[in-house]
Amino acid sequence: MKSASPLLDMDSIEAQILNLHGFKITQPRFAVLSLLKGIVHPISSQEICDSIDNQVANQATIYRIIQSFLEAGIIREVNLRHGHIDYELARDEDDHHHLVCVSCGLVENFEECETEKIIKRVLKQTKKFASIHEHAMELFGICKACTKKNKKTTHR
Amino acid sequence: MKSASPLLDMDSIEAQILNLHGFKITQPRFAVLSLLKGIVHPISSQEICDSIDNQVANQATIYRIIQSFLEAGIIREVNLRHGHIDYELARDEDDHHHLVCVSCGLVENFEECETEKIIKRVLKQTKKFASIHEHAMELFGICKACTKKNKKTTHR
DNA sequence: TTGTAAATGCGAATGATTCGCATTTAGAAA
DNA sequence: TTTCTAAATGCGAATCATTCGCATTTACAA
Repeated sequence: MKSASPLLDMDSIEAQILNLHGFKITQPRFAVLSLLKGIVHPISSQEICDSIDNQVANQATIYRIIQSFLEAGIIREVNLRHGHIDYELARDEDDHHHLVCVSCGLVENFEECETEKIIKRVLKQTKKFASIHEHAMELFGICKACTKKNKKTTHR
Repeated sequence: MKSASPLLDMDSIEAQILNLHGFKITQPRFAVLSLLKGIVHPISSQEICDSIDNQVANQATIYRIIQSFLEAGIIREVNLRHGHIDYELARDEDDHHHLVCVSCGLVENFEECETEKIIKRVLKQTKKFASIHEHAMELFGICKACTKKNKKTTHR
């Protein structure tokens, strides 16, 4: 599914984010942000390329944008153990993590606050680190659908 | 640093792991396991290739081995936000996680048990998942060395 | 409206990863 | 020990994602 060329609404979230980080508001950047704003789970750079029409943004440009967004902290890398890196918007107001089915790849989000305690303790113990600003947490298991499926197939 | 061709000691940890998973004991597999056994922090597939002499294992073979070890659960993917996927031995007896400096890439391990509580709570809440067997946790911050370095350079 | 640094598009280059197939080999069976 | 065979490997070519260089376009400050 290719996203249609978005009109560059200067009051949109996308434009606000770009302004905030000192980026010029261009169609390619707008398209990448718009796409990431709409997804529920992280996606790969290839999925980003496939989802954005070449008329809207060239692939090389998309890769450059991903790189610069990463450095600016607008997006972050996520590891769902799918064999590649996925990306998601780094909304700093939320503290969500991922629950991944190692059998079918299903992803579910969950909220988590407990980690504050862990971070404090780790900071107390470490001799090399001064501060911690971000954390990632992924849980890997089997979803109910796959559990049911495997029961039928266990007699191999 | 290329690892010397290891003699295939049938009583070694490497051989035990291979036997356990029904893999034939070959020099390439032995070399990959031996390398991963010796590292403190996760490394990329390219680092694995660079560290193993071509006489000991061909690159294509190394990639095939990484793939099969992943599927067997002998190794796991780790995301240190270095732009690529790293790998480490999946010793199931340990529960270690990674503390990463986003400025210089320094990695430190830390032990963690608190997560059991979190997992129980998440399992209670989820409607889609039946079980959780593994978890990953990475903390991202700034190491003391970089903090000191940045203080000197902040006046740009 | 204009000027300019920044951003983009394009095509080529690169480099990691995969594939097909011929050859070798680990380990089971005789 | 020797034999046999599926499994594993090596090699070179092919593929595919990602990057690069450079000419052109464009956002936006003045």
